[in-house]
Amino acid sequence: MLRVSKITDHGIVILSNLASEPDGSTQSAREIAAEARLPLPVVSKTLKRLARAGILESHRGAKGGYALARSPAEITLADAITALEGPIGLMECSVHLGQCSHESTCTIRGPWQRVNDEIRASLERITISELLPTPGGDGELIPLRVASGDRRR
Amino acid sequence: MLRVSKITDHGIVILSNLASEPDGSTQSAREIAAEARLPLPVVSKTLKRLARAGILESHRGAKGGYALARSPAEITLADAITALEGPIGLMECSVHLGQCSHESTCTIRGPWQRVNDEIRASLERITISELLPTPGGDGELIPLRVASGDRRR
DNA sequence: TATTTACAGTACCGTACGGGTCCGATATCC
DNA sequence: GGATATCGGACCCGTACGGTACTGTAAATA
Repeated sequence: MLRVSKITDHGIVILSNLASEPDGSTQSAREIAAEARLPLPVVSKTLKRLARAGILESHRGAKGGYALARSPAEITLADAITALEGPIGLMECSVHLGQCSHESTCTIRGPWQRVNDEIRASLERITISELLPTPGGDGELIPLRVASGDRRR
Repeated sequence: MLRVSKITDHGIVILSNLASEPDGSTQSAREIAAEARLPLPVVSKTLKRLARAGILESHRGAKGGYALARSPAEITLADAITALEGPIGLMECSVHLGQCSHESTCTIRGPWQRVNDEIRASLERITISELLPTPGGDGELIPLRVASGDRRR
């Protein structure tokens, strides 16, 4: 169903929460998990990936934690998705060339690439700052999907 | 990585192959599998889903098989994806409302919905007829992903 | 009407990813 | 410098999906 993975929406929620904190403030994984109302291990894993990708800055030791590495307006949904689930590509050949033995005669790849580019553009157009509640509002951000009962269709 | 499922790219390849046949011609699952160079069981399952969704017409018994239910120009990528993997929705709440207990205070859903709509529009814009090889050309369509060695990252 | 062909549905199995735990590394504070 | 807090990485487990096999049903032909 062309869905982003769960870790991605967790990540988006976390980024939004961090973005609503005062500039440059650092929060521990525990605090972030509490705010997002998600299990600590899940949040922890998500934070690690975001830090590895350079979207978050991590500080170890006591009083350590995570903070946004740059302004929310400079973090796009595409950045977050790429960090959390790898390069955006609808099909294998959109990302890794040479996997398909018939690329030379394949007539599908071109049109797919077009779709892929449009999707990436859509995701690059939206930044974390656009996900924030209205300044002064107290709307807290909660994961979009429930943890269980993930029935489909 | 925001990827369509394997069954979807199989399906797209199959639809393209069928579309390059003379209008209304019927092919058996076995023939279709041979042309796409895919295992028969996989092709069979894919064909069943496409038929259930009304994209293909099926005919049972001897001389039976599958044929496009309408012109290739009237079958979009969105149709195929929806038939094969369910409604297009990047997140659970894009498809099923009421799954998330905090929808009322969620500020993320709006922007996500926008992205979702743009992606759907991209997928609705491209039809199977645009995937065909140039008329008279002999480029045969082969699945875009290899069956094995599906390594990632 | 018997036989053959081919689709329809159900059930099964293996793998890969999401989710979780544990231990090591590192920075702060006393 | 020792104790504590926190991140980083490796490993483990359960579930869900892709892939497969089997049985049932319908149509064509002789």
